[in-house]
Amino acid sequence: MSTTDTATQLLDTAQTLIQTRGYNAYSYNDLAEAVGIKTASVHYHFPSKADLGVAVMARYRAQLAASLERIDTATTGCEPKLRQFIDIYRTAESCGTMCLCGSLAHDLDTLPDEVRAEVNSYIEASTRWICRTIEAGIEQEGLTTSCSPSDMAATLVGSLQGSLLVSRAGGGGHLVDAVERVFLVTLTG
Amino acid sequence: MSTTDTATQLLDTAQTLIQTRGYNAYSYNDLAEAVGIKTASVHYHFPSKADLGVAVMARYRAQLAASLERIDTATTGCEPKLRQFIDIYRTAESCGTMCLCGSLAHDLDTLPDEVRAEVNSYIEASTRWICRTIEAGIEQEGLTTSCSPSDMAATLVGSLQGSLLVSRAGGGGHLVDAVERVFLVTLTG
DNA sequence: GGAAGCCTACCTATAGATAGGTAGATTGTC
DNA sequence: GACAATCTACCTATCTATAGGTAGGCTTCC
Repeated sequence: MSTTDTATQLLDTAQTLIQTRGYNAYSYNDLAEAVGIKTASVHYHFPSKADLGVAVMARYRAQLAASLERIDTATTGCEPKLRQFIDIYRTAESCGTMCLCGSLAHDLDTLPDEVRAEVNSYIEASTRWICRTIEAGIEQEGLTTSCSPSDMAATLVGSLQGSLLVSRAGGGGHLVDAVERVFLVTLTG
Repeated sequence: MSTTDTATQLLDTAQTLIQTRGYNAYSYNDLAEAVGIKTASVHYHFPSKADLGVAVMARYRAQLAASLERIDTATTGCEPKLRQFIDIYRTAESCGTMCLCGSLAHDLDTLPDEVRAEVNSYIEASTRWICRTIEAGIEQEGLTTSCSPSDMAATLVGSLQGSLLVSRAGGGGHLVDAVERVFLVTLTG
């Protein structure tokens, strides 16, 4: 009894399929079957696969921006903020999926240009926010780090993406927790 | 002037293509063109794509086993050993590729069973070795860790895989270095 | 009646895979 | 040493399934 409109259902399904199978292993046919329409009708909503890819990533990126803004307004302090950030990844881990962006990053060389640009923007937005947060921690809380804030940021994003990747392949169940512990130890105040 | 036999050339090409494009985005046609034969001849050497996948992974896994044994015989001490291990990933980073296993882990749900089994074995072999190495460090060198050795192991593998993923997508250039620094800080003796 | 949403019917390109065949080197046997 | 049998490494031609995509027609609802 799906009250959500078809376009949204398609976005949701596409996102799930990309996260679980990757961009090159899902088809308009998969989408059509999942939503209960024909492939031609999928093309009505999203003329090309690239259009759909951009739409999914744009929505995902907007969600990230909203989450980061929420953290910034509701939480103070570097470590608490980073904990909130890391928490975003726990959802994916518990579903056994990749982060949408991590999955697309893997397929980067095969993506349409517009989709690739979205992926780059997402990663940049993530790392820039972390970087700013750590820099603020250094200035305002006297934190010290084992390498530059921008390297720390990229490392955190990478570690989280990687832990999602590895926990799917039998690496264990609570790797995001472990990443959190390992990473925050290196931020000492 | 390729003196290497065709089967090896196919393995090499397949590995590169999987690392750069992913399992579902390379075809027998790509291989055939790269090596200079027809797709039917690729099937002669590797009857199915699954056979080829298994062969590539098996070779890769054997290389890992050899590397780990070399480290164990040539190096003593937990930290030096882990540094050597991490060094394996620098090669991939400098080529801008994923680790073969990391790339296949992403495509896990879409892989033939035999290939998936190889991927799982590789990850298990990696994490088990790291785990053993850290446990030895705790017993023999009195190291302390911020979480269990097995979690530390999975986290290190995840972080390295993730750093390869993210550095390809504009995250920066020396993330493996950063992972090394961040990770080894948490091993204190 | 006109737009939104979906349909049938089709197209082209490519995927992985198979059948059947060939040139040339290797081997076994008298 | 000659000759048949076999093997290796390719080939051409073809198959079936699926990919993404298009044109145009049928409802439904304001």
